Amino acid sequence: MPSIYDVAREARVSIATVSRVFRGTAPVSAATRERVLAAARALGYRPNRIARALAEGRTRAIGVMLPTDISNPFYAQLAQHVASCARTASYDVAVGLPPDDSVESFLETTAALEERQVDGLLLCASCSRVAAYAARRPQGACPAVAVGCLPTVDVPLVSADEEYGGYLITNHLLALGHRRVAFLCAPGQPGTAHPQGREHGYIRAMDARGLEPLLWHGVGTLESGYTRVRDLMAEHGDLTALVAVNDAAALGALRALYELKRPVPAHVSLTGFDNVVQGVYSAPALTSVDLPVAEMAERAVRLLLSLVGCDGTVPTRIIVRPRLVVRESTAPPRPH
Amino acid sequence: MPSIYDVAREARVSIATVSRVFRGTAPVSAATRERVLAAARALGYRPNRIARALAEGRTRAIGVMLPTDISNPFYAQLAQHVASCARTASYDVAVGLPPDDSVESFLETTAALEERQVDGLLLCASCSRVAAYAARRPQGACPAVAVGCLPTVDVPLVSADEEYGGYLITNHLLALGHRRVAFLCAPGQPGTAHPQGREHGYIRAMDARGLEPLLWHGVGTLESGYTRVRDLMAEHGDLTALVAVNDAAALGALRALYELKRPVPAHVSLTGFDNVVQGVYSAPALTSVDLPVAEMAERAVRLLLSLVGCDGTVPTRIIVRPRLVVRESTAPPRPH
DNA sequence: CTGAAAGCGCTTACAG
DNA sequence: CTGAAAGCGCTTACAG
Repeated sequence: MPSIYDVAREARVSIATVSRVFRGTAPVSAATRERVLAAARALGYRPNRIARALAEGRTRAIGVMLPTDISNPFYAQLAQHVASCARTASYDVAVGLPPDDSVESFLETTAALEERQVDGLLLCASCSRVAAYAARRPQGACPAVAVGCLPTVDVPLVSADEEYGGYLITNHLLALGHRRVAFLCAPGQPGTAHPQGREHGYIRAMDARGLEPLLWHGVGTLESGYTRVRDLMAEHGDLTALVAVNDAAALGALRALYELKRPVPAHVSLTGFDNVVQGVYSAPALTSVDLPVAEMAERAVRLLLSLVGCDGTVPTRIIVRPRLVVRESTAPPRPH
Repeated sequence: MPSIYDVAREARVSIATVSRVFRGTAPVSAATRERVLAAARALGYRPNRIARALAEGRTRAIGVMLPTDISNPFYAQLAQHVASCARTASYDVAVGLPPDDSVESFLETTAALEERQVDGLLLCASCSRVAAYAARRPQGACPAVAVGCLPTVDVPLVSADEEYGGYLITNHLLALGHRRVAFLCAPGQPGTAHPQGREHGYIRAMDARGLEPLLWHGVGTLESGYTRVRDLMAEHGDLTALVAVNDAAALGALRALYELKRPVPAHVSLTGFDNVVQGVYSAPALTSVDLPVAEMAERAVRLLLSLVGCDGTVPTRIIVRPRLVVRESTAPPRPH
């Protein structure tokens, strides 16, 4: 690989001039500019970004922590939008993919990103992970913004109003006439001290009508939705509606109800959360809650880049509103 | 952020010694080692990997190009396994996420990874992208290994025998008694000069029984599976089985057949490809072809790392065998 | 507009 | 086992 010295020799200029041409900012005469570019082309020169980063004291890259399982379409879309927003701002993105689900792996992967001197960090992760990160964050670390987690951590963040989403979709079921409605949880949700999760919206909607909430544990995956709903229906066969914590769990629940011969929505209504594309093509299509992923990605990148450089890290909190999407999986309860 | 100089001053040793301690290879006396570590801990020092990379002439990171839509569980799993294999070998992974689907974005993103001086590149991409990369690859570029594409490119690669998979699953349908079987394609597949894709396995199986192949265009997504199968059944209502190019398309097709009141598998048999988890929980669960993703990831990382450093880039080709997974979406054709 | 020098934070020989 | 010097490939003031 040719270096800046090779180009300088070939074009008969100093390395400072070659540098000026490739940075594009400092003034260079048209003639030398041409000469340098020609030399670079002939040699196949490409600036070494790592050397540039060392000299400049910044990398022009932001780190993006993603969950281990990136097949979750919410995070997949988030990553995609983040990548394009960053590119628009002339930043590279360095993706961090924890090798497994443990908090330690998460922290190690963020550390690896920081050792590579990213200018900022976007944390697409659960609030427990973000909290663990915040707790061990060394002073002088690059700015970080959490995206998509509950706003329970003292870190700049952009999140959706999950509680409101949970309220919206539960209320949709209650308005249809359902009274025996269970909530299928994801881990860490019930019992958290901060009433901002999806399940708290469910609880608020139930409480408002004087109904008894029923929280049923799960982990928010296809498999968990399937096995947990089999158990749930065995114990509470009189339920007429299920609010799943996300679309994956709802899709697993859909399969369980199919096997149990409890047609959706004729016998049981079912809702998801996240408005994932798989829920559009399931049979029946899922009623869900849409999170404005593109907007969240864009605002997160903007916020992070505004924090880069300026130390005044005011803990900004941006909360966006989710939206109910009614499809085929919900209907009035059948008369008994 | 403290630098190696700060630690050296604090521990009253030379920077060379601090460097030795943190590299862990060169001999250092236990006493100075302790002193250096204590100083580093006190200051919160973390080695600057970017400076190290510049000095060493290598980054100890491999770049991994992923498709724009990483929600495809095949690539998601691949990425996950690659990340853990790389970490086991003490390599970081730098993920490249093209901001959109164009070949230009793909090439720009690989270039960005190369400018950041990754030691090797894993290309999880279609063979047309890999071919475009190979065509413009400068001499002296880091070694690259393609994974998961058709073995039609002159690049070291690890791929599945897709033709065999297509043959396997088509033959499964033919053995059940089906005779009017269509193949739902993904772009770039029909008409390629290299008969190694899934659709060629289908063609071979059909030919072997003297049956007329029917290739139907599509793009291999949920949406395309849905809309294209509506069109297909309108024109060829007598089909008794459909071979989809992948599980996503099959899931879209499943929804279309549901709307058309053509129950699967009672009226029409349907197969997927990739053995994605969504196909396990669909109703009916999909008969599919399983690709050994973990093995592919591991062999790809191994191959790439063996290529790093040694210039003898022999175009190695590793082809792994897929496996038929029979579930609920296939059955004998109903008697007419 | 252009060049010579110093420096970014490390590692690599080379001495001792 | 340890240190002083040079160098990795760039950029940043400083002169001219």
